Amino acid sequence: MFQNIQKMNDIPSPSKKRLIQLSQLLNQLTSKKITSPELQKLTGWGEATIRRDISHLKLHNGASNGYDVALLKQAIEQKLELAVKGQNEYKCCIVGLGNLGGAFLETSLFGSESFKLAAGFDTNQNKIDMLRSKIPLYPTTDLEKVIRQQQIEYAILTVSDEKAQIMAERLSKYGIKGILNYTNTVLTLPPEIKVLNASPTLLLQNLYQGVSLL
Amino acid sequence: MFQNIQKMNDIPSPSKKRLIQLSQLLNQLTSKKITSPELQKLTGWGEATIRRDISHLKLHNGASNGYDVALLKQAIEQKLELAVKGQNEYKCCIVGLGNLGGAFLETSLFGSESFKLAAGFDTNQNKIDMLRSKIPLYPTTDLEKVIRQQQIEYAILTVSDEKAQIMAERLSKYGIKGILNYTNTVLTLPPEIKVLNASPTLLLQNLYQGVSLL
DNA sequence: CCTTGTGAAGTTCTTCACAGCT
DNA sequence: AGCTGTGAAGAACTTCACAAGG
Repeated sequence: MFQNIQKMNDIPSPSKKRLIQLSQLLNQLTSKKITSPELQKLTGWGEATIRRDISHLKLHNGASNGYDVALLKQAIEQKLELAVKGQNEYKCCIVGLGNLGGAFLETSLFGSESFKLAAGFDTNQNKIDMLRSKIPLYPTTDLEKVIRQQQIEYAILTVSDEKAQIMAERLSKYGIKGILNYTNTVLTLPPEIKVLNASPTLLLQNLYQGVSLL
Repeated sequence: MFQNIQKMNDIPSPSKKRLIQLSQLLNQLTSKKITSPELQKLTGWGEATIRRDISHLKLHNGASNGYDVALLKQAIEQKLELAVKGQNEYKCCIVGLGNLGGAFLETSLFGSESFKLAAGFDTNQNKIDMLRSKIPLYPTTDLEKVIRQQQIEYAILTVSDEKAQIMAERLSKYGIKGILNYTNTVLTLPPEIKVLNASPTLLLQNLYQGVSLL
């Protein structure tokens, strides 16, 4: 009974996933208005599904001749608490500065908004000295200190498979809320820590199975 | 009526996603047997869900005192057509050898099985000459020729956001079946081409929302 | 006992179909 | 005419609960 009241404001996970992608898609649009049949063409999702997703935003600005692109994008960002320039910038860090971790230091990879790279870590001091980066780099011994001081909430894990579990445990102890796991190790952590496994192999296997992942 | 016969052998998408991760998890196990309550502890999934997932494999080897780890892993790989060493090695290529694409050339990133990196492409001949890689690298002008000759089925797209759509269209014309899209561009392609969006921003946003993505 | 495997119930998500608006 | 938004139906997935096995 009361859980229903809670749920009334809650957007179902599948809808969230689509809305996140929709928000990205809207950036690419040049027209001012867009309709659900047009979005169906662009995304492949059913038009009824798209309308249902958008209806969760309680926008009611869609009138009856399509959605206003700018308004729609804004509504998604607000409802999902995705960053609205400057606001809601969640701090994250990269743990492990090998080839992959080093590549992620390229901030251009991150769409301008939402997440801000605040630090990079590696056990190897040589790597830290060699990498020239706009983002401050620290030895792993400073992990706890930097995370707590800077209030970093999310971590991108790009260490070796062998070190993954132990580093993940440290991160979760230091107050990290979520880990984007690029290693091939399946992490076992307390349930309050969000984990998203994103190793290339896993993603390719999901791609092969044709599951939408998102 | 006939679609039901089809479905009887078909595993639901959510089960597939979990089975793929389960297969990875099984590699990390040292014990010979494992039970569904134990798997629940390791994964956080409900034990009934785990049993239902596994039941789709029609193994019936689980007896009543847990699953045989090796047998279970083998059954998943066979049923999902994940690579069984040597067999079922799906060829893939990397398109765009910037920082990220370059990092993926590190074959160690790819779990030994399933997918084989067969080629890398970049428009910039200098990059091709500079990168030392075990994987053969080609200029983008050779894209069609190499994909067709080598029968490459999957592509990892790591070009700039601006070039993403046009390269994806070329890839789909040349017979690629699926694209792992690391760019921030939402691709619009014929429905028979599988696409999995995996840009860091998108993954972080999904992580933040606590949606399992996989 | 503690297991697995599975009908059946329960829940969540998608799709249909149409009233209402422009 | 073509659109949105939404009850209601339908499909898909998860969880319960228990029979059967070691």
